[in-house]
Amino acid sequence: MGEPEQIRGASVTSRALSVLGAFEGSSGSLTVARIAARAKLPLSTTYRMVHELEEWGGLRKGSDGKYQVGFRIWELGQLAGRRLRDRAHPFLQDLFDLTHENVHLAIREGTQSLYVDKIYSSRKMPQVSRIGGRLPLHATAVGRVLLAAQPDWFVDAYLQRELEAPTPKTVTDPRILTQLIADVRRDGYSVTIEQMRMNALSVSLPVVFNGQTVSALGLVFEAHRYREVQRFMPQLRGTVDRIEFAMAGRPLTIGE
Amino acid sequence: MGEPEQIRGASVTSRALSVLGAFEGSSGSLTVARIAARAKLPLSTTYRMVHELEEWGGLRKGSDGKYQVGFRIWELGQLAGRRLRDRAHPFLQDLFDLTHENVHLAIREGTQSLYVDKIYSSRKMPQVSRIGGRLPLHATAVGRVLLAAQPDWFVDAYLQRELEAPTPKTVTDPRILTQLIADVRRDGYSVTIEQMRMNALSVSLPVVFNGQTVSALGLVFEAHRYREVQRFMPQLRGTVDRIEFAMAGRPLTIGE
DNA sequence: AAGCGGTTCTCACTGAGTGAGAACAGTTTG
DNA sequence: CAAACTGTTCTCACTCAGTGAGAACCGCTT
Repeated sequence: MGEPEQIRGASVTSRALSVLGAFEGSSGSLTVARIAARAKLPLSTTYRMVHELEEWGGLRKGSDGKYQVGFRIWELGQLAGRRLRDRAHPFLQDLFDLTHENVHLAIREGTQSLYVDKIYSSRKMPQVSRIGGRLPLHATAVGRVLLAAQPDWFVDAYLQRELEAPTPKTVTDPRILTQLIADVRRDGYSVTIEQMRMNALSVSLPVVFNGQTVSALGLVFEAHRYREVQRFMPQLRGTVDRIEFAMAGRPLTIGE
Repeated sequence: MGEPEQIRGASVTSRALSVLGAFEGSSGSLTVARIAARAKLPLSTTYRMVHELEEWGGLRKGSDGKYQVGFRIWELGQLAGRRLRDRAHPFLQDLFDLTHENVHLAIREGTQSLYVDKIYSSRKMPQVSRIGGRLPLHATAVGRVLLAAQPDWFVDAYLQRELEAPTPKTVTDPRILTQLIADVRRDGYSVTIEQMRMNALSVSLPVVFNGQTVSALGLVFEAHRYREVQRFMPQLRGTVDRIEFAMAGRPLTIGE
């Protein structure tokens, strides 16, 4: 006779994780009440969870009383995918030194590309991607490279969904995209123009490890400079080679 | 009559967090058994926790069957202290462009400095600090700047503890360090030579926001180039000014 | 074939987690 | 200045989710 319209999977752990999940997407600080609303948990439960997480260092209470993600989570996060990030980073920086264009490194997570590293300085074009941010696979060069590395059934399934069009020029027609993906597979690189943001162009190459595309290296600059793509190709190629070589080397990590 | 020699604070949440905590310090991958040992939890409990965390995306099962921290934690971590990192980063990159020396940004967490950002390329000296890594406050320039920003009672308490000496030249005498901290407060910057690693020198300035030292900007290069410190000072100063100005600006974050 | 280190799963028991609700605090409103 | 909000903190009796010993299982090494 009650209304058990609550959430199903209600393990304690999942509740605690929901509290953390409440911060995803919502940049910055949240009040306990807002966390409760987002996590779809009762207020008192949320309150308890939040405190336990705070004590551990997973959340931090700001001066305004709102909560933020704490540095312990950040530190822990640094351990994720460390091999790729540590090995690749110095070469991304070298590439930036050479080109002074925005450099990206992204992996595929589900149906999105996740930007795991990025080099940029202050005098640059407005940013769409963010370290730790996600973008759709069909509308960026890195995304297309990552998509092209997936088996056909995955690509087809992806293209069958409703595809967002961040700019008027974004290609969303599955037939055309299928062809473009085939081109990427043939050429070994991808170039997209004004697919994610007007006046932006991106080039990308796959980083291959053990025969698998593990990530995509990308460069972004102004669309009107499209002639320069060729100029950058050897440098991109060289950077990928270095990263691949570094990845193959013995693990740096000692102990455990 | 039993032996309740188990761990005290045994809330479910704390157990789940212990599982995550097991990865701290232990770089890379762990088996379930090892996680259990590190977290001091029974095997079956650990097993359950690990699976729940895996399902959520907090842990990831590697091809070797071992577990690693997952990208969801990493993404979440990107939200921690984002304001400082986002605002400061472009200027750190500018500083690196100018100097091509290792650039650091650190905050204080407890009795250690936590490196929240770092710019370096492939042709550089061996690294001691790591993004997400911690170092003691008394043995680096950034550390001393952060320590100098604390009230006397904190400094005294810190210096009273047993201080590690990573190199033979590391100063650990509380009396001398007290004087050095006083110097930092007077001068507004800190220079340390071979305190953390032989042949390494570091310079650091505080980044002040709302009258509080929120972090320390640092430059590291070879000890024998100590004459160049003066050369870099204006550039460091300028970078700090820019960061402070950017921090003061309106929040970029929209919504929630 | 016996031993080892690891994983996966079951199940009866029980204490840790639950969440409605009350008290409290700060701020906006007429 | 009282009333209405919005949010936080805390209590407590009930009960259901979490527990962990232990067994089965797996894939190696010797």
